Amino acid sequence: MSDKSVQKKKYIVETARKVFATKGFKTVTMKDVVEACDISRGGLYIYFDSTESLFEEVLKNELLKSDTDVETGAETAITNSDILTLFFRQQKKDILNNRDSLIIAMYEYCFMTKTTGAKTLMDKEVYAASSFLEKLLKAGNSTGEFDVEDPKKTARNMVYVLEGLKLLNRTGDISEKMIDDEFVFLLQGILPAK
Amino acid sequence: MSDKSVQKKKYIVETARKVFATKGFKTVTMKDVVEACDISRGGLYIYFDSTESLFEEVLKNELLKSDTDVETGAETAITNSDILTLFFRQQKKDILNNRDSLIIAMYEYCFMTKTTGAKTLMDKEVYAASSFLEKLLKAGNSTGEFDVEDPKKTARNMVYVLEGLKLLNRTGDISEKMIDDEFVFLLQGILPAK
Amino acid sequence: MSDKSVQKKKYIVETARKVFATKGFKTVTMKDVVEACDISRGGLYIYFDSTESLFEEVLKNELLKSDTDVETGAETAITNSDILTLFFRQQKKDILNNRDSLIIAMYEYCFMTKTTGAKTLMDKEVYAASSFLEKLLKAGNSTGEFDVEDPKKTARNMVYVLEGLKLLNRTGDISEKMIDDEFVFLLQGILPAK
Amino acid sequence: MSDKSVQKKKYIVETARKVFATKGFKTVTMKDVVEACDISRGGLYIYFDSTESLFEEVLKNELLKSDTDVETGAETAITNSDILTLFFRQQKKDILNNRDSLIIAMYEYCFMTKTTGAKTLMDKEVYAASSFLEKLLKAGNSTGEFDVEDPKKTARNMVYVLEGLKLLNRTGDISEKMIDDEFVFLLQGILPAK
DNA sequence: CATGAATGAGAGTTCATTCAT
DNA sequence: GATGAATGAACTCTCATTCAT
Repeated sequence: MSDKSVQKKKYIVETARKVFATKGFKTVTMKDVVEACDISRGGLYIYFDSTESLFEEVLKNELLKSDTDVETGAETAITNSDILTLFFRQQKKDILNNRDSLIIAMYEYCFMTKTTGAKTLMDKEVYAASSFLEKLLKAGNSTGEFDVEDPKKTARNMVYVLEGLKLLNRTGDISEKMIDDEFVFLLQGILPAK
Repeated sequence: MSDKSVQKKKYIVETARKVFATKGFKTVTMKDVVEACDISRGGLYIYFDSTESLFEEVLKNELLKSDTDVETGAETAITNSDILTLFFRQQKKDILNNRDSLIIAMYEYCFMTKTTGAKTLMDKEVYAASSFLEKLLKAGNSTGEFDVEDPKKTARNMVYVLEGLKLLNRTGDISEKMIDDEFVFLLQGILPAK
Repeated sequence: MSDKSVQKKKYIVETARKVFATKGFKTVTMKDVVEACDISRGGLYIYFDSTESLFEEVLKNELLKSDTDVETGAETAITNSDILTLFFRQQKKDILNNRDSLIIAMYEYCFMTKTTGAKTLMDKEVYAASSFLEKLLKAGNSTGEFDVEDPKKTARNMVYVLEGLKLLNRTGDISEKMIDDEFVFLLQGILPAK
Repeated sequence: MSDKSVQKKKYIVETARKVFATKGFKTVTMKDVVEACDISRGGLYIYFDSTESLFEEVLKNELLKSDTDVETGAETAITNSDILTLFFRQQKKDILNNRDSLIIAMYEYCFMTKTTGAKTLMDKEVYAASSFLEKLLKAGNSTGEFDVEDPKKTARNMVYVLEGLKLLNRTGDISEKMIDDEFVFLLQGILPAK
């Protein structure tokens, strides 16, 4: 693929991302993408032959970005407690961010592709977050910052809570305060008793 | 509306329920419903003029049923701890039940109707569950079964966890064991320290 | 199917016949038929979901007609020789008739559907013509009109010739005289030597 | 045209031949050819600007080959009877050969191009075969091998039969035995009465 | 009320053809 | 010459919705 093609593909993926963020997955048509990109009908098919394949590419891109985000964040923080706070703050942004988020599209995509490798995708994310938190909790345990009996299960619990909040913000009303309250609640559960 | 009409409407709603349970919300067409009900195209439009209005009716029906379920269950249990266990058991069924559940359809429906009153629906459910748990925890506190500092927040936390599990089972792999583990985790958090 | 539907289906089949006679089979699109019938895109799909199924219906109709033609002709002729002449005359019309004939469409259709039951169709026609001629030759033998050693093989031979002429008129130039000459040739082959 | 170009054109024609032999004429697209040849879309257009012009080139090539075939065969045979048998044997191969043959493509091409000079092509072939047979029959007459009253008409008749058989094998079921039988029938018609 | 034929808008998809590189 | 991305026309097919019966 020529350099120009690579650029164009990238342009399509980025433009499509906006479309998916706005409309979710299921109702996005190739026509929507064509119009958003202002290219010809046939032109899009050169690069992607369905919204599925296009969305998969969008997700790939997305994961790369988020990986980077995590790393960057982690480098500048100091204590485990700080890292956790940072993580929660990031999650809060994710939870509240409706306009720019692929979450709904991703949910819809996952609902559709029950059998295929799509599940793996969410699983991976969950696993990554869970592992990250587990390590953090363990590290915090050893520094005395936290007092967590079963870091693995606590991490899991946190992931469930985060996922629940994320969903509920798309299906109902979750205020910023509610998220803050919940994070405080989670923190209290892991801080050492005085 | 004549008696016959009422019957027919009921029949349509019940049949449509199966369709929504199978296909979710977004991809269900009026045609799907017409075929599942084996009625005429025009006939369906007499009762419902869109999948939205039809699904709303399906949901109304559903809520009535689930209310009844809870009451029934509650009557036969004894201690607050029993009730909670019962509640968790019921939730587990909901979480794992893929075939017969409207959850995906409901999520999809909620995703679509960001602005409208649809959100209220999920909010109501969440509020109901949250209140129920709160009362339960308080009651348990007073009997000494539980030792919960802030029943409201703990109830909220549980609701988030449940919602997270429900979602993750649709988008990824949640095993029965993982649910059990999590319930044990939640219980340990509210039992009085020895 | 209502009476009106039957009428409409019939109308479509008859109109489509003209289209196939003009354009052959392969290049006929559903759009062509829709335009020829002056009905809506979706309207055609109520009755036929592909040019294949439509053409099959056209052919069914056609066979009914041609059967009738043969009978009618046969009833008014007297000697076997007359019948044969009549048959040849009819065949000549078929061979030369380009505008109104489904032959090309049928060939194209058969070429495409090598495996399916389409072949049977041509086979049937060939078999029918062959049997008809065989009987005629035998009958002529017994009246002394003809002197044919092997009626079956002679009949077969005639069928091949007819098919060859039919084809060659579509792919090259076969003049009326060439057909007449050939028919004379065939007749000379079966008349008793003086 | 450079030497390289000539080679490439030849390569395209030969590759396209296979495509036409497989798919007939009408459904072959420029894209099919491009893919079969593994060249660029634009590259093909340098040499041919339509499937028509490409197919015409394929046919030209084909005729050269078949001419050669006939000559070669003729040189090694001895009696006129032998030559005829050889000719029939060759024709039988043509009739039965489905995979590697351009016959269907040629028919389709001729059907389409009713007006243009394409018909001449089939006419030429027919004329060639007819002349060839006529000469053969005359030669056989003079050696006493055959006893044919009107060689021209008999030759014509044979050509029609051959064409009929060729077609019927593509549209219906013609067994090898049926061809053999017919050839025996034709031979009996021209052998001198004992 | 109920039916189901009919319409027409719109999505998906494929290719012939062009053209900048 | 050669490439292959790009365009846009054309075709297939599906449904929401209407309406005469």
